[in-house]
Amino acid sequence: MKLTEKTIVAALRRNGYKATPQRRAVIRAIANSIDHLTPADIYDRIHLDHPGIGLVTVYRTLEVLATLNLVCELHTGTNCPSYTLSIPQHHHHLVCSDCGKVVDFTGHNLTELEERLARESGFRINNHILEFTGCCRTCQEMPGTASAAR
Amino acid sequence: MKLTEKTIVAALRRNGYKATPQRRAVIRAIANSIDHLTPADIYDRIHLDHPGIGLVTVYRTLEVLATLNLVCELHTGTNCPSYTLSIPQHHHHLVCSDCGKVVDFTGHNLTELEERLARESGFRINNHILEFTGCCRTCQEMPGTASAAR
DNA sequence: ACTGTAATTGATAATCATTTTCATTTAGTG
DNA sequence: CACTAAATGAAAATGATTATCAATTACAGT
Repeated sequence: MKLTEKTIVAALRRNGYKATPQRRAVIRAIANSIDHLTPADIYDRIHLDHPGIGLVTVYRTLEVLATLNLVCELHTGTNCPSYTLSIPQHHHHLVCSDCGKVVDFTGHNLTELEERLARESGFRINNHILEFTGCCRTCQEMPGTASAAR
Repeated sequence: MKLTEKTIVAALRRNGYKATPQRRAVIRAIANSIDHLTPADIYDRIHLDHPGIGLVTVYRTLEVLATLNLVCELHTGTNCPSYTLSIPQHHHHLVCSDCGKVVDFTGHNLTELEERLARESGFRINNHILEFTGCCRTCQEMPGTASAAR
């Protein structure tokens, strides 16, 4: 399924959340960006068109979207997470710890593992994180950086 | 390989880091705990025996240990990461988002995927995170919580 | 064992991210 | 159109992490 603003708004309503203009703006900001955005990134982009929307609202909206698994959260080495919509399909991440570049990848299915774990542990599993960290080609060729020194 | 204080100290030296009493204390605190510890947790435990060691030093030590892949970092839903030694072998995590309980699991090998990704992306990959989040059996049976309400 | 030096530390303050509080506003039901 | 619970904005509080810098210390080399 493709997650458009419309789909997401429907998902909010279905779960008893209101579709406010503020939430729509946050959703649109994420949907229109190729990159993963931090809360502050989203705030900055929204703020141009909607000076009234505060950073707090961005945080609150992201919390709701994350609860409904509508956004995918990226835990880079940096000190705050960033977000994209869970589109066009479930994907995982490869992050350069030098420059922060993020490459999405698909094709690794964790369903079977998830089922095994649920069976063995008794957990009801509802999400997962799979991220590889390393050094991208560009940074490898750049001398003098922390990771090139290894 | 089993990571004892001795092994870790050797790894530090081998990489040009000094084995200070402060660092040893941090290592021992992590090694002696079954649980994953946050920087503040570690600080608290150390502080009893070594009142002189500051939280800042804990952060700095963890940074070094993480760089050398001697500790494994856990990104729970909470607002700060926690750490264990990378022993007895590489493992992954299953986290209850209600009570924070962490279950380690092994037996899922990502080497093949890692190699494929390295080949396709040009990254030199040096680490990864694999975490499942959900609701543990105890919390599922507890009525009135956020996740039981679903 | 002694010395020199670069690495490390501790204290403090600064910064950055996130959460709380609460009075006001508003989406969406009926 | 009115009502009500949910959502918002502003400001302050909290919590985590990082920067700065002078003082200390591990350890390599004598």
